[in-house]
Amino acid sequence: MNITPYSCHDHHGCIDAALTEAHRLCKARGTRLTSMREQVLQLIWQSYQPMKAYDLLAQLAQQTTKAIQPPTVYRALDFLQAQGLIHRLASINAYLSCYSPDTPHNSYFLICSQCNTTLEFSPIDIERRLQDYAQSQGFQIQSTSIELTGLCQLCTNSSEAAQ
Amino acid sequence: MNITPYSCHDHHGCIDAALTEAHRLCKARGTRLTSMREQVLQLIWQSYQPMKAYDLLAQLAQQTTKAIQPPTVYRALDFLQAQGLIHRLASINAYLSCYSPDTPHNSYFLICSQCNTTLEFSPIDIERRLQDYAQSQGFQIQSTSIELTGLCQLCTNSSEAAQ
DNA sequence: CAAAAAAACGTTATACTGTCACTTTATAAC
DNA sequence: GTTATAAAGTGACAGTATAACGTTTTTTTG
Repeated sequence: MNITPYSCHDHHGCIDAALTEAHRLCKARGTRLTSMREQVLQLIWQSYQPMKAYDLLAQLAQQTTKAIQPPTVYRALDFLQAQGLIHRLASINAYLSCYSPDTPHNSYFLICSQCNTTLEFSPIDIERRLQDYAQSQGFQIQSTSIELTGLCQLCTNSSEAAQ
Repeated sequence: MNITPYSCHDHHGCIDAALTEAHRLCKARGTRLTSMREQVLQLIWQSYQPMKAYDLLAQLAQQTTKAIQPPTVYRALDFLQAQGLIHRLASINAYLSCYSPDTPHNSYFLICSQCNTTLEFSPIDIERRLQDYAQSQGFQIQSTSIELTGLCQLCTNSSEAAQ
C-alpha cells in the first residue's frame, strides 16, 4: 500500500474503508468486532497517530457519557492486536492502526519524536536476516518490536527553517 | 566479544572487569560513577538478566537498610543509559548491562519469553539497511529499539524434552 | 581556604500504565 | 427458551515512572 501518513489522501474514506475491511476480516475469521472494539479501532484510525490507552479511555468516556474503566480499553486493544488490526509501540506505550491487517507480518516503525507521526514498513530482506541470525542462535522468534525513533522529513525541514 | 549468556565463563571476574571498565570510561569522560550508580550497575551485572526498576529498588533497600525511593533508582538508570553502560528493553520494561560500553552502537536483542535470558547483538549489515531505508524516507534516526521475543535454545530443548 | 555554582541525592507526592477478580449482560448453540 | 460461552462492567490494586522541592556533597572559581 502506498498511502502513508505523509501522503495526501481522503482520510475519511480511508477510515471507512478500514472499518469495513475490519468487519469483513473478523466475520471471515469467526471473531466479533463488537461496538466497543469498533469504537476503539475507529478512534485509533481517526487520530492518524499512535494513541495512548488512557487517551482512548478519555475519548470513549466523552462519547458515551458514562465512566469507562481501564480494563474495557485494554480488552479491546488486546482483541484488536490479536486480529492484527492494530500494533502496539512498546517504546512509547501507544497503539497504531495497521495498514494491512489481512496479511500477518512483522512491522518496523519510524516514529517521529517531535510530531509522533509514525510510518509502518515491512522490509522483507531485513526480516530474513534477522530470522537467519536468530536461527543461528537456536532462537525461535515469537514476536518482534522494531522501532526507530527520530525526526521525520517534515520536522527536519521545519527545524532547519527555524534557524 | 564472544562471551554470551549461553557460554560458560567466570561471571564474578566478568562483573569485576565490567565495573573496572565502567570506572575507567567514566573517568575518561569526566563523568562520575558514584557509589549509588555503581551499586545499580553491579546489581544489573550480577543478575545476568534484564532487571526491573522496582526489583533494583528492593535489592538496594536490602543492601543499605534504609528506604530507597524510585527517583533514586531511575536517576541512576538514566545516568547508566546515557553512558551506554546499560540498555533499556522497552518491550519488557527492564534494564540490561551492555557488553561493549566503550563503543556507541545500536543494539538488537533476543529476549527469551520463558527464562528472560537476553542476548545482545549488533548486525552491521542490517543496521545499514535500516539506515538506508530511513534515509530514503527523509527520516533521521535518533535511537533504535529492536527486540525479538521468543524461545532461546535451552528453553526450546527443555520444552521438547518435556513432551 | 572561602564562597559560589553545580551536581547528586533525599523526600513526598502523584501521574501514568496495566491487571485481577468478580459480576452482569449479551450472544450463540442446542 | 434454556444453557453455555463470550464480552463488558466494576472496583480494587499492582507496577512503572516523573514532578517538584529541599538538602547534601562535590566541584569550580576567586
